[in-house]
Amino acid sequence: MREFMAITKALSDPGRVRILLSLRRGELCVCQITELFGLATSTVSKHLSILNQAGLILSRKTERWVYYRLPDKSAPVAVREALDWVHKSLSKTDAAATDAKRLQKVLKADLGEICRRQRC
Amino acid sequence: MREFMAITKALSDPGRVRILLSLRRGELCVCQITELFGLATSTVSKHLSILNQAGLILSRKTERWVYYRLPDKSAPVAVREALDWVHKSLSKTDAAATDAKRLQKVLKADLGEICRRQRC
DNA sequence: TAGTCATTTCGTTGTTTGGCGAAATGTAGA
DNA sequence: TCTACATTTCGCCAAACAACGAAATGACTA
Repeated sequence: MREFMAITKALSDPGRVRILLSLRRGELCVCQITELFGLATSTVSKHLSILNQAGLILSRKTERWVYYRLPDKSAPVAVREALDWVHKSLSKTDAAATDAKRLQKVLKADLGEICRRQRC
Repeated sequence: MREFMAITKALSDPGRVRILLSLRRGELCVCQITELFGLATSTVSKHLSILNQAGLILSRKTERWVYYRLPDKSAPVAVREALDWVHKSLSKTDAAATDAKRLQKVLKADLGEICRRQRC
């Protein structure tokens, strides 16, 4: 029950759900997600922390950046089903399409450049 | 997206999730749910309203009572999958077992008696 | 070892939410 | 119509939460 509520609470914020959808294309670092949604770095970091604690995303550290990604098939059943449900329900919505478009731009930009722009 | 967030927000409260689990045995009136969880009638009513607006439960009015139930197969896909996910994830938990036990007692009691006890 | 820089943590602020009791609603029966 | 009564709505309070900027962390590099 605790685990399950961690997942539903994580999914109860639209920003976090949109992060999950964006990670479908592959891992992203905090910088890129911040750029994608126009939020403060600290806000994004907290969202990622909540998603991570619920088991909905995993992280990996390389050089200066922390990359977040969706878990693979080995994730707990509740997590896997939650992610399937999210993607099946929302992958074809306008919000997802808009985010995907902006994500393309973010991915084309240089990481260093993004961070300079954010002064982070 | 709006619909989906209504569902996730509805599922983000443990009380509401427990209500969903309890309705698996069949429809219940507000009185019975109030008795089951020991909350104020107004609180339960609000929870039911939130679940109802998300499409996760349906209602039916008979005599003095309003009965709430889970929707059938004709519910929207997002709703059906959400309910499946909830039940699959939680039906075997301690919380569900405890609630089921108390639900049995509530179902055995007379409706009028329950309401008298609550002075509602 | 000191500096740089992406990320996290902390402290604050305004908003949302869950809980309650009281009042309003609406329906069935006298 | 008047009463009884289950449910809903309203108004309030306290706790939880999202957002931000500033300060702390921690890792790599010079």
